[in-house]
Amino acid sequence: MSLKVVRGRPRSEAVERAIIEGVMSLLEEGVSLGDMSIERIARTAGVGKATIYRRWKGKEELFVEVMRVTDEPDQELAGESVRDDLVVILEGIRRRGLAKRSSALLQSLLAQAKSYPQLWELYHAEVVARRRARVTEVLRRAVDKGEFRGDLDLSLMADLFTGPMLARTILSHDAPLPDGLSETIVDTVIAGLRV
Amino acid sequence: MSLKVVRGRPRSEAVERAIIEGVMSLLEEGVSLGDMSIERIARTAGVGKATIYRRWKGKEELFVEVMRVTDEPDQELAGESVRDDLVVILEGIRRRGLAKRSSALLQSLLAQAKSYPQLWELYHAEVVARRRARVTEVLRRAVDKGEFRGDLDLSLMADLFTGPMLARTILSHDAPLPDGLSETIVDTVIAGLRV
Amino acid sequence: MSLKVVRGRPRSEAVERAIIEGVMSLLEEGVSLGDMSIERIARTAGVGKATIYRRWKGKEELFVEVMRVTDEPDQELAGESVRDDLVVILEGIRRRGLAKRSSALLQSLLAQAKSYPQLWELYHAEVVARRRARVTEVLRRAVDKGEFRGDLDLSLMADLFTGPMLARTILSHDAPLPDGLSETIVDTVIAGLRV
Amino acid sequence: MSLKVVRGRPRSEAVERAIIEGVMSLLEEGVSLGDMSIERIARTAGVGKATIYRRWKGKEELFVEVMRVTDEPDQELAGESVRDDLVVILEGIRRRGLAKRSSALLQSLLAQAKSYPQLWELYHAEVVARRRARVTEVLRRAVDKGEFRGDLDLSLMADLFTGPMLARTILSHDAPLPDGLSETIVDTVIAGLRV
DNA sequence: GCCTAACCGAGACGGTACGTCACGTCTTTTA
DNA sequence: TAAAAGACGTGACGTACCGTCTCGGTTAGGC
Repeated sequence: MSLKVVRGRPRSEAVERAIIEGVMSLLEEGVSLGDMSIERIARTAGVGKATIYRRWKGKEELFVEVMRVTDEPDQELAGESVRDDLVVILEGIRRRGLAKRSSALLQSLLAQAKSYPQLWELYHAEVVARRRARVTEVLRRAVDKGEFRGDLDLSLMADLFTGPMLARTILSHDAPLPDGLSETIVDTVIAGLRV
Repeated sequence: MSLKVVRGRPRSEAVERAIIEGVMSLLEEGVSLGDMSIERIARTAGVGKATIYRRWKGKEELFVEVMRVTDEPDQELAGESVRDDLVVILEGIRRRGLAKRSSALLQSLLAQAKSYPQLWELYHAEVVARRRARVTEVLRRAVDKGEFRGDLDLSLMADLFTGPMLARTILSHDAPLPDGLSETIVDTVIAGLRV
Repeated sequence: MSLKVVRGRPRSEAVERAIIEGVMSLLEEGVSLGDMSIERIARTAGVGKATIYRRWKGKEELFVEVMRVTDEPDQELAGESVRDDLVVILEGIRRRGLAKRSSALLQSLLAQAKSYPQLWELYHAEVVARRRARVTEVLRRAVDKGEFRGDLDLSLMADLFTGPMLARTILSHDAPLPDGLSETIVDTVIAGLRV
Repeated sequence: MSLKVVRGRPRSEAVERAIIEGVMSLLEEGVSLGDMSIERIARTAGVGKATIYRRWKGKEELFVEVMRVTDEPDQELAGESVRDDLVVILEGIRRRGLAKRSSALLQSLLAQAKSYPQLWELYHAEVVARRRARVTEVLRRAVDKGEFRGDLDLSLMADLFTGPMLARTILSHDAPLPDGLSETIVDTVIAGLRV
């Protein structure tokens, strides 16, 4: 049934891990994404350049992989209260921004990715799309139940919630996002959307 | 008493213009910011590399200058209606994103800047800050007049308006932002902020 | 009783031929020895690299093998006239240089080998030694019969004949070696050696 | 009068020397021409790769330059005796082969060049041509004076003298060329050419 | 009407990295 | 055990830019 037969020596998973961990350890040393050349990553991982290029087209693709590996999964939604679900989603964004997790790694990766381009886009093509789908789903429920106005584009409504949080995440280098932020945003915007 | 006298040959303004126009013409040829090396810019402008470095520290700084030169000024606010002022500001953001202006130049510069590194930051350090100040000023008026709730952080309130627009500007590559967008956002958020 | 049994899969002669013919066909396509990598030969022959390395230590050895296979055998010497035998031997050198044979293969192989490294040495370690032995044998006869002076080193005398022909073969890229060349050389040098 | 104006920073002669001396010192360390990469030469000379490529197209050209620099000039010919002039020329070839000079450098360079191809050709395109011209000139005198037969091609006659010496120089890795060699060759061949 | 300092173009310079290629070895499946 | 396939660490290829540094040659004041 399976046609694509594996031929030749298979790619080593150990090598794959070594590369990704090489990027991580450089990140932990404080090396910026811009200063991180393929050559240096290969040197750090004890790996040939070609071995990296065999797997990824370039730096960006590799970084996306690292983010994917490092990223925490979306949180489960309770599904009972629209308001609470939205807060959970926004908290997810905020947490990603803060990188509250033990390792300082994701923190620096995200911190740099936002002022680093294509990467940010490539990564968010996934994350943003997934998030938008989640928000949209919640909003659809609210509209269907008659809680929210039905005359607005769902995707725009989604941005009314996530946009402010993203703006703060991306544009503010300094201030840590305060704790009640998600609730405040959700409650305020909901007030404007309520029927 | 002792005046710092300018000695030696003064810097040529013509050269300065030539460099900036060199960048612009490369931009118009569709050269991406990433592919635009100092070396190439110098070649295009018929200028020595050192002449560029004498004026700017590197590519980024030069690009910021080009944006500054190219950018249109903020629009005057009427100051009568809070709602109308906010719409004007949001339209400004949208227009910048769309780069509706005649020249295709700003369009491509902005289009790429957002998928480009520190430039985006550097530039927005100015634009974002200026914009936030403008929005904050308008909001303060509304709060003072008792139109809006006074219990919220002004800066957060500002992001409630600009965040959605920014999210759409930055994250959506494809869809052109529709015409009534600013009004919809402003009206909806205002509804949630109204006392 | 106990027979030394060959264990495992025996080496395929077909594979051996495929490799050598791979080299030849690349040669016919005009690929230079320098541009002919083991990797490419393996690809052309439809063979794994290891299969080549199992048989030869490297490119050079393989090329020597190809030359050996391709080379024409030394011509039989009549043994009657010293002069005629020398002419036959020189003609052999000239023919090798010209590669007058039907196939264009040896031509290009030889043409390049001379402007190629160790191969030339390795190959000539055989060919040159064999040739020198042949010439020396003929000369010894002449000396013994009293036809030639006996005070010279036989190996030097050999070079008096073959040297000029080699010089022309190796150093002249352009001029085709004329037909009467061997006779002229032999007759002239003999005149100097005659008792 | 001089039209070609020097523009830009001129190439440093010091750098040029450093590169050539880098090659020489590697040679003295016993590094073979084949193992001598541009990268390594640049490292040794403390120079960027581009600086080498700016001056020479590749390894071969660089090596030719090194040979040229290292090579000793042709010896003056007395012009009185044809026999003596020929001996002087042949001695020149022999000396080059032996590299009798103090430094072991030319020795190893020549030793390797002969089993190294294009280089040998490139270099000898000059040396051989120059030498052939010198020999031919001497021979022409002999023919004109009626000392030598006039029915032979001058270039062939030249090879009758230089060919044997070259053959011994190139093909014998081992034996040092004996002292009286040039005289023996010249006297023997002259005997065959005498009218 | 010089003097002199800074500017200008050109391009050399030591580096670093690019992405590709081949080296010779190794590891896998299949025969 | 051989064979085809292809991954692996290594290291060189030749090119492009980096940011700095000379060059010869302008171009302004200040003297």
